[in-house]
Amino acid sequence: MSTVSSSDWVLHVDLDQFLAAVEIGRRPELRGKPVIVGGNGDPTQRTVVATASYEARAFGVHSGMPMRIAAKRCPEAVFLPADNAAYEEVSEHVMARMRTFPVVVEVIGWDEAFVGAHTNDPEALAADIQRGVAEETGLSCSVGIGDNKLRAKLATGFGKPAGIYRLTRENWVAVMAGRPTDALWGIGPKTTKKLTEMGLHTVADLARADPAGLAARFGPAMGPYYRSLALGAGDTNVTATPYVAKSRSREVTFQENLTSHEEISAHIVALAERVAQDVAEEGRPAARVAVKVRFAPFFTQTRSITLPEPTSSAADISRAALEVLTRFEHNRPIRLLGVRAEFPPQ
DNA sequence: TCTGGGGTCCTAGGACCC
DNA sequence: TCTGGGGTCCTAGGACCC
Repeated sequence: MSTVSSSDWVLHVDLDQFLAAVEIGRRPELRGKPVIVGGNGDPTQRTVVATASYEARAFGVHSGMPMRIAAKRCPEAVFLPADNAAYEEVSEHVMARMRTFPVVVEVIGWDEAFVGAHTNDPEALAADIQRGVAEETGLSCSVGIGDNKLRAKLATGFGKPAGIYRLTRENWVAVMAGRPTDALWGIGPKTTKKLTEMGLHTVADLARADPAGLAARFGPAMGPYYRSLALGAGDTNVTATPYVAKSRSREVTFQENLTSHEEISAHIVALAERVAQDVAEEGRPAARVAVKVRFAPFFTQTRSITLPEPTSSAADISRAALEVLTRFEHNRPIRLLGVRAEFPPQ
């Protein structure tokens, strides 16, 4: 089997309420209850919801919501700390099971993959994958079937939970034309607002828009790209080629803001050393070091430097991070610090 | 209501070089 | 004096996604 497939079909497989489902899988007494996973499990912490079970979603709780708000909306929920090692292990089992089918699997997250397949019956394949994943892990997943990645990805949303949905050029207009532009994968709240200001509200509006006008507003690449999304255009290549990181980073939000220079420097060094460890494990030296500072109340800046030469040395990366740190104006309490190392292009 | 952590890609201005 | 054009690198920020 080839590792790249320009396939008849692109499937998008997405595990339902993944983190919550893993927790329920090992604590069956949680089944049917509102479960909220995120942070260290303390709902008063400065953090956000990673995954809410469908029962918790019924209270208006969703991923990315500040944990304190989630706790207000659903105080009776079971709050659990994120156990990344456990999710990674389950994810690997899911992906391995999918690779037992005659398909190409492109992993795009813990709980998501594109599957490229040559088949006359994509619905049957989708159902086989759902069955295989359930047998392997006890988890349910939804499967989108498309003629490219964009349509497959969007189709999954219409199949959730535990369903199968097909979205292709045949039904694209019927299904998508009247929906708001933020239904598209790659158009978020900011772009939606700008499009609305241009009088473009729906996918159909965007599909009919003038590419030159969009380029003037959003740039030469993004403007025309948004229109192509509205037309349903997307990549058809599914690849099993292993992911190669372009950068590695570590960051931390403090439960109480930092003001002391000694503490700030010490955290930067600790973060830089963790990043250096990640860089060393990649086996490639870093070419650039960036520092991120989020000041109170919520104002973020980044500064970065190109290293004299690529390095994996913790001492070099720490020194560079401390040097970059001096380029911030330190006049406000700090709620987050981060250090990122970038690998050279190619 | 008060906002994680880990990533990717695009934009745009200025520096610098030929 | 008043002002080329193109290309690449560096840097900061914006937006989005999982």
